Amino acid sequence: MNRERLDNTVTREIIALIASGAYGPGHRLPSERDLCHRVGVSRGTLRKALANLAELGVLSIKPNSGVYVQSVSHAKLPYEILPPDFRAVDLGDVIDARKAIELPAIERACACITRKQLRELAELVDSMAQAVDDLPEFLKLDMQFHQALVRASGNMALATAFEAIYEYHRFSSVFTSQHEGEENLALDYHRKLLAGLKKGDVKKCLAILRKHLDYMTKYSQQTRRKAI
Amino acid sequence: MNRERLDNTVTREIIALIASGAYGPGHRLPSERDLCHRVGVSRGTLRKALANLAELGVLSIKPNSGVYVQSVSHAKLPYEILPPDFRAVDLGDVIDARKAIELPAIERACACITRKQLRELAELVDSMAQAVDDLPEFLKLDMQFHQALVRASGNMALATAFEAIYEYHRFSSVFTSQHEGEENLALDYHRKLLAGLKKGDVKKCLAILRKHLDYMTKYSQQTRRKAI
DNA sequence: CATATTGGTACATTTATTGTACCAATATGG
DNA sequence: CCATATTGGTACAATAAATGTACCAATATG
Repeated sequence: MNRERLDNTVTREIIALIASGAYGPGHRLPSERDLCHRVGVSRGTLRKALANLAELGVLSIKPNSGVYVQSVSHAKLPYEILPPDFRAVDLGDVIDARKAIELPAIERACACITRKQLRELAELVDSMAQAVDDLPEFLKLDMQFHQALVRASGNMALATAFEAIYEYHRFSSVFTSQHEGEENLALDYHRKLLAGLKKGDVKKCLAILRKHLDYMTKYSQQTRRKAI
Repeated sequence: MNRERLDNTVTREIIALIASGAYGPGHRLPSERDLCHRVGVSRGTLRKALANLAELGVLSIKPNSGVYVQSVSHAKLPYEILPPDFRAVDLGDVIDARKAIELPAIERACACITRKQLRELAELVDSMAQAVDDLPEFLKLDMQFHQALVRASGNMALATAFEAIYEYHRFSSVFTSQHEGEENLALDYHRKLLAGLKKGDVKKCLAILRKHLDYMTKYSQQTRRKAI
C-alpha cells in the first residue's frame, strides 16, 4: 500500500489553482507563509511542492521577491500529479459524465428537495451574483452549486460519483477562457434551475440543465483545447 | 490536511472482505503474517486494524489459534472507516447510481469497443464461469467485468465516477445472500451483454443491463436489509 | 517428542511531516 | 538615510506513522 506523499497532493492543488484562472502567467502567488496556511500544510512540504513546479517550468521562484507563474499550458506534467487517465479525457467526456449523473440527480431532487437545501442553493446563487467579476471565486461557487444539487437528490452514491469527477473539471481549462458576459449567462441558468426546483418542475429542470451542459460542450468544440 | 491513517484503511479493507462473504461468522481469517502480505502493509499496522475490529466486536482474536469472525451485521462501525455518508445509502441508491453511469457507458461502448477490450471481457466471463462456486471470487470478477465495461466506453471520467461508488458496493451485503443458482443467472446476463457488445446492438445491451440491475433492486426490496 | 505455526511484544529504523529559528536580500515607510 | 517588515533559503530538532526484525509462549501437527 503506497500512499501518495503530501507535497504531491499540494502540487496538484496549486496546479488546479492556476488552471482555475486565479493566477495567470506572470502573476505572483501569495507568499509561502500565506500559502501553506491556506493549504493546511507546513512550510516545508509547501516548499517541496513549489520546487516540483519550478522544476517543471510551471513556476519561477525569485528569492526575496516571490513565486511567479511562468508557463502552464505547455508543461508536461508527470502522471502522478494528474487525475487518473487525465490525458485520455477531454472536456466532452467530462460533460457527458456530468450529464449522466446530474440529469438523473435533478430528476430525483425535484421530488424530494427540502426547504433547507433550497435555501442553500439560493444562498449559493446569491454569492455567485456577487462574484461575477471574480472568476475563480465564481467557478468555485458554481461547482458548489452543482454538488449541492446532486446531494439534494438524496442519493449519496450519486453525490460521491459526482465528486469523483470534480478533479477533471478543476484541471480542464475551458472555464478560464470564458468570455465576458458568460458568467452572467451561467448565473441565469442557475437562477432558472433554482426556480424550477422550487416548483418541482422536472421537465423544465431537465431542459435547462441539459442546455447548460450542452452549451459547455459546444464551447469546448469551438476552442478545441484539450486541457490545461 | 489530515490524512487517513493506514490502519484505518486496512480496517475498512477487512470489513469489505467479510462483507463480500469470503469469511462468514465463525470462520477463521488467514494468519496475520499472511494477511499483511496480502494487504500490502506491515504486520504492525495490520495488527492495529485487527485490534480495532476486535474492539468493535467484529473479530475475536484467540492467541496461538487465530483471528475469527464474530458478528458483523450488528456492529456499529464508526463513520471514519465507512464510505462517506454510508448510513444514508441503501442498495437501491447504489443501483440507481450504477444505472446512471453504466447505461450511458454501454451505449458508447457499443460504438467504440476494441477487439482487445472484447477479449478482456470474454476472459472475465470465462473466469466467472470457473468461479461459480467461489462466491467472493465470483463477485470480484463480476465487478471487474463492469469496470472493464465502463472503461470500454472510452470515457475515463465515467470510469472514475463508477470506481468511486465501488466502495458502497463492497460494503453492501446483498450479494452475500445470493441464492443458489443466482451466480449462474448473473453469468448468463454477462454472456448476453458480451454477445450484444460484439454485435454492437445498443438496444439489446441496454435492455439486458437494465434488466440485470433491476433484478438486483427487486431482490434488495425483498430482503429489506440496509447494509452489512 | 521435535517442529512449525499461532498471536503477543519489544525495539531499532526509516520516512514523512511539522515546527522553530535564523540568515540575507529586498522592499516599504517615516 | 535608516529602521522595519517581508521575501525566499537553510538548518536542525521533534513528532508521528509505518516498517522490519527478533524473540517469546502456547498450541497444533507430524
